[in-house]
Amino acid sequence: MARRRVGNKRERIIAAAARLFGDKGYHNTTTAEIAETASVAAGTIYIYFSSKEELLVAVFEEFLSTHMDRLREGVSREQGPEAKLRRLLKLGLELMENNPDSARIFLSQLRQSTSMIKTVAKRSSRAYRDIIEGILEEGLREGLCRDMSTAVAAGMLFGAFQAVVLDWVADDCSYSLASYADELTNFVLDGVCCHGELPVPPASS
Amino acid sequence: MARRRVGNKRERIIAAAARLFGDKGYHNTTTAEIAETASVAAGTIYIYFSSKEELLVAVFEEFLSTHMDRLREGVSREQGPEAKLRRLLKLGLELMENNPDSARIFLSQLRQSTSMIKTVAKRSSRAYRDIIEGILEEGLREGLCRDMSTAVAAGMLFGAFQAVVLDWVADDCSYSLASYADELTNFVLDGVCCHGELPVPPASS
Amino acid sequence: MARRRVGNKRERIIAAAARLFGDKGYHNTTTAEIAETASVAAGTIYIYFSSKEELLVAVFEEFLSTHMDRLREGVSREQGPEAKLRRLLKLGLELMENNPDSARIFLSQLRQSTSMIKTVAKRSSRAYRDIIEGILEEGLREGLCRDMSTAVAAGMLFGAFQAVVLDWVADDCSYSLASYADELTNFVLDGVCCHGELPVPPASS
Amino acid sequence: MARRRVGNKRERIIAAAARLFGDKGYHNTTTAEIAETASVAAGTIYIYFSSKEELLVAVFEEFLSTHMDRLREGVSREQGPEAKLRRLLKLGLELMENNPDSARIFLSQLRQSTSMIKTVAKRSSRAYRDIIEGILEEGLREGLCRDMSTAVAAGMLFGAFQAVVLDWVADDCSYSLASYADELTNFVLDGVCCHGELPVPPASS
DNA sequence: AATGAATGAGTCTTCATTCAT
DNA sequence: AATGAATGAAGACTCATTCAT
Repeated sequence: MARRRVGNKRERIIAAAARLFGDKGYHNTTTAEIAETASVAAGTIYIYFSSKEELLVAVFEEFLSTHMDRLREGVSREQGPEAKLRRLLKLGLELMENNPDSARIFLSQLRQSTSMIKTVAKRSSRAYRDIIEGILEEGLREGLCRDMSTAVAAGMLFGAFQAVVLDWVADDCSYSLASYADELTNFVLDGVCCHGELPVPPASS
Repeated sequence: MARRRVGNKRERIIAAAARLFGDKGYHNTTTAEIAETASVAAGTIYIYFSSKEELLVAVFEEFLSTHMDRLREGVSREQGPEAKLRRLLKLGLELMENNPDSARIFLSQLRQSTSMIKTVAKRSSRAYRDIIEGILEEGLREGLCRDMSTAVAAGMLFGAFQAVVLDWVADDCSYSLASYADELTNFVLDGVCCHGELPVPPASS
Repeated sequence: MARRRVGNKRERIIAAAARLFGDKGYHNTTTAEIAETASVAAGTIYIYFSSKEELLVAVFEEFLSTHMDRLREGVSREQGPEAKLRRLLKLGLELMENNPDSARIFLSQLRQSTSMIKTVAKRSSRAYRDIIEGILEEGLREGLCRDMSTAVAAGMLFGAFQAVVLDWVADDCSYSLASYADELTNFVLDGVCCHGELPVPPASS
Repeated sequence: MARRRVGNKRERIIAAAARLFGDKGYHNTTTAEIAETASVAAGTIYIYFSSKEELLVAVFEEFLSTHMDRLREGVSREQGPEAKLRRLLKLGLELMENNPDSARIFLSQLRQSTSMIKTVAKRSSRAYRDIIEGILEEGLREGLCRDMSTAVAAGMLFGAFQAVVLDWVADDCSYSLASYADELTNFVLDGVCCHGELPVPPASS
């Protein structure tokens, strides 16, 4: 009863493109397929997006904005840098697990061209890393982190995060990604914390 | 004096493809361009490679095998897990810095399609990670590493490594990548070492 | 104060189409552009015209009818074939100069397809030539013209007229077209008059 | 036995395009049709021409160069400006009659866009008019022509020529164009000659 | 082995036209 | 009458791949 109603066409197109780009890759997806999957005419895509590439960007921005909002909100509810980092990684993995197509786009499609790496991919990675950096700086101020460049550390931490997700994608998303949250957290906590003072991670779920 | 003669055509094609794939991306490079850059006829490519995609794979295998040989050799010359890890990361960054095109292919072009992620990208990442894992296991045996899944840790460590390289690529390779070796090493050493026993990293160059 | 209100939509569409067709050519003008220029909705065009091509015809008919009325009126005010011809050419060039877009349509857009040449272009050229022919026949009756086919002569005279206008268009309408009136008149008068009796053209402005 | 042999593909494409452009107009002809008519693959067109528009230009240049060579040669064989002009017009009409498609392209397709009018159409018209102007200047030197701007006169003369051809095209090329040669010649001779000295045109065929 | 002209399937994109509101 | 979102057929152009020489 809902379907095919109102001006949800833009959303339908984005959803269809997300599914197909994630599944088959940007270049192996035709605009005709996207239109069909979205149940719109081929030309309709071009009412909402000026080109196929702009659609890819839109697909990702869509994912990123809701994704980031949730991450920030989740993090802000925690007290202290460690709990925040723990929450961030857990939440990040959960969001990826619930949006495998977006995850795939995030990890590969956005790197099609050098120009895209320099713009969209860079921006999205920056969003993620800004959150991380904020936490690390807090840890630094509180004496919980060892002395380091928070920017570089955030980058590497984010790299570890991506590696976990890419492995999962390369394995057909066949296992539960969230179960790696603890392992990931421990790894990165150890990589950034002051030793000795390192708080024993509570055996959280 | 040698160039352009003899049957080095296969190598010339691979070199041309490496440069172009790295520069403009796999999909934005035509076989005609590759042929021209390699100074061979368009059809000649198909004498040595059955398809454009197979050429991409070959380009990468070429890079990977020489790359890995050097890494293994460099690592084997070091004594003890920490020194080995330190050497591995330093050498890895150096190799990337000297082959920016291959680095780009490594980080993005190999992820064009899910199938490629599952085969080539996975295999190449495995090669890297096997080396890392070997080192971590040695550290575990010697009691230098904390208890952990060496496989997962190797993956995350490799992720951090990739993040550093991707940042560099996204910044037009405009700075010296190797200068990040120490920062990276410290990060990953802390992430895998037993605390307290953590050897102070010598202020190596 | 009137603009944009009432049912002058048809006129607005014709005016917009005239400007755009003349400027960019029929095929390079989209109905969407016409609608926007005319400040009407895309669909509104099809309330007044059944197709884009019919709109082109309408644009031209509009121009032609007012154009021809003025020509006929101007000519009728003159006495004698020579004065009439002189007036016709002068007035014709003036009208073209004041409607460069229509001039362009007249000279090129109407010749898009053979069918259009056979219908609209032919009809418009006939209108012009009928006036000329009438004058020539008058000259013939009065013994001022040499013996000839007035139809053919009218056609050629009209051709010379078009050539002058086309040159002007090809030169970006960068000079005053009307200044060529005398030269044109002399040429065609000489081409149709009896020699010897040829009245010396007064050095009219 | 000849067909489909050697590298006559470029010529076949030009011939096919000439026929189709002349027949249905540039915009109503698809590259697929051209390819089929020329018995080549769709992509082959783009080996020889970088775009459909460049093909149109090539079609016309082809026509123009052979056309002009013949005109010049024919004219140069005649003695005296009047005989030359007579020959030029007669030959010009004959060439048009034998290449009705090129004639159509000449008169209409080349005027599709303002830019084309300014480049190709202008150039082709210049070629024709240069020949005419040369003759008129000779007549001027010999005192056979009345005082006038040879450039403008040549333009108008050429306009009269075009008008005759356009009429013929608008009438489906249903009559013999060459039969109008005398009428045209008389018209233009009268338009440019000194009166009194005007040589009586021999009742040539 | 090598060439490079030729192929033709495949794709993005445009745009005249329609129609539910 | 008017709107403008939606349609979908159509078309120029690309390019991986083949094959006769």
